[in-house]
Amino acid sequence: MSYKVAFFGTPDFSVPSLDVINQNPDFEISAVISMPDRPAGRGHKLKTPPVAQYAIDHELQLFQTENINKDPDLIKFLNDNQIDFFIVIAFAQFLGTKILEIPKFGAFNIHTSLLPKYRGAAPIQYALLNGDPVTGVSIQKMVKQMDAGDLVYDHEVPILPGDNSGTLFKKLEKEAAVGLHNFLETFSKTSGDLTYTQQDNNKATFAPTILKTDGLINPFKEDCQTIINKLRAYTPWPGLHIFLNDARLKVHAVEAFPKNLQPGEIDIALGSILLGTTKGTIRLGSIQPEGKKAQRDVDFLNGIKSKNISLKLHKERYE
RNA sequence: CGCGGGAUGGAGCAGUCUGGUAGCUCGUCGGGCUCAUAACCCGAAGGUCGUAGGUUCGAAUCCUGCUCCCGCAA
Repeated sequence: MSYKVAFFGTPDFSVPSLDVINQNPDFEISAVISMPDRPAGRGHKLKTPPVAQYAIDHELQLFQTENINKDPDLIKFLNDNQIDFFIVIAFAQFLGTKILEIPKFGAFNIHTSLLPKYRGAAPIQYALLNGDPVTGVSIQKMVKQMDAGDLVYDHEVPILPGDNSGTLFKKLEKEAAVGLHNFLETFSKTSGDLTYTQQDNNKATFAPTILKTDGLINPFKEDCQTIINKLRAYTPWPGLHIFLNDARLKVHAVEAFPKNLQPGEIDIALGSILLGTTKGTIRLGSIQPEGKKAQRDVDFLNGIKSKNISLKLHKERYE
C-alpha cells in the first residue's frame, strides 16, 4: 500500500523534493498545488511555475490557485481523496487551519534553517546577513503559527566563505530533497508514528521577506561588515545598489579598504571607488550602470574621467 | 504588444540633436628618467563606428528592417 501525498510548492527550489516523492513507490502524489502562471521577465510573458511545469510533464494532478484557503474545488478535492499528508516547500502561501486539518497525518513543511532560528520567508538570506557559519534543513509539522511546529528532522549544512544566496540555495535545494527522502523512509518504517521534538520558542528568531529596497547600500546607516554581508545575502536577488550622480548603479563586489573616510564620503584618488560607512571604508569593486554590463571599478572611473564629471552620492536617497 | 537604456581600436566612454579628415581616459608595444616602480616623460601600433538596405556629392551622425546586450517592472 502507498501513502497519498499532496505537494505544495512553486519555484525551482521545490522541484527536486517533488521528484523525490514522485520517485518513491511507497508514496503516491494525489495532487500538486502551485501558484498561477504569472507574467514575468522582460516583455512580461506568461510564465508557468517550475513545480507546475513538473506536474504537467509528469502528468500529475495539478492545481494552480491564487489562494488555497478560498478555493472550494481544491478543498473539496483534498477532502474527497483521503490525503495522508501534505509536503509544503517554498509555496509562498499561508495554509489556514481549515487546510491543515485535512490530511490524516498532518502537513509537513521543509524549512531551510535550523529551527527555531529564522522562522519566516527568507531564512537563507538571514543566515548570510548575520554571517553564520552554519545553517540547515528542518522539517516541521505545520501548525497555525508560522514555522513553529514540532520537528521531525533537522540537518546542519555548513556555510562556506564563498557562499552567497545563489550557491546556498542550490546546496539547500539538494539537502532539502535529501531530508525529504530520509523523512519518507522514516515515515514508511514507522507507518507514520513519528518522533517529534518541540521547538524552544524562546530561541525563535525571524527572517521576514526581503524587499528590493533592502538592496540599497546606505553608508550613513550601515557599517562595512553589514554591507559585505548584505552583498552575499542579496546575490543574486535583489542585489546591491547605490545612487551616484542621479544614476542607480548595481554593485556586484565590495571589500573592506584600510582608509578613513566620513560616512557617505567618496574617494576615487587611488583608482578605486572608496566609500566611507558608519564604521570602516568599503571599496566598490564592480559597478553596473542601468542599461550596461557590469564593469570593473577602473573601467567605470575611466568613463567618468572621460566625461569629466565628479562622483557624488545622491544624498536625498538616504534619508 | 509592460517601460526604458545600449552596441564607436583590447577596456570604459565622448562625438549623433546642428551630416564633411574618428576623439578622451586607460591598456598594449617601443624608448627615456630612476636603485627601483603600479609613478613620471616621449613616441607608436591598433577602428569596415553591431548588421542589412535607403536618402545624400558625402553618413558614426538622418530614415527603415534585423541581430545581440542590459536596467526597471513582475
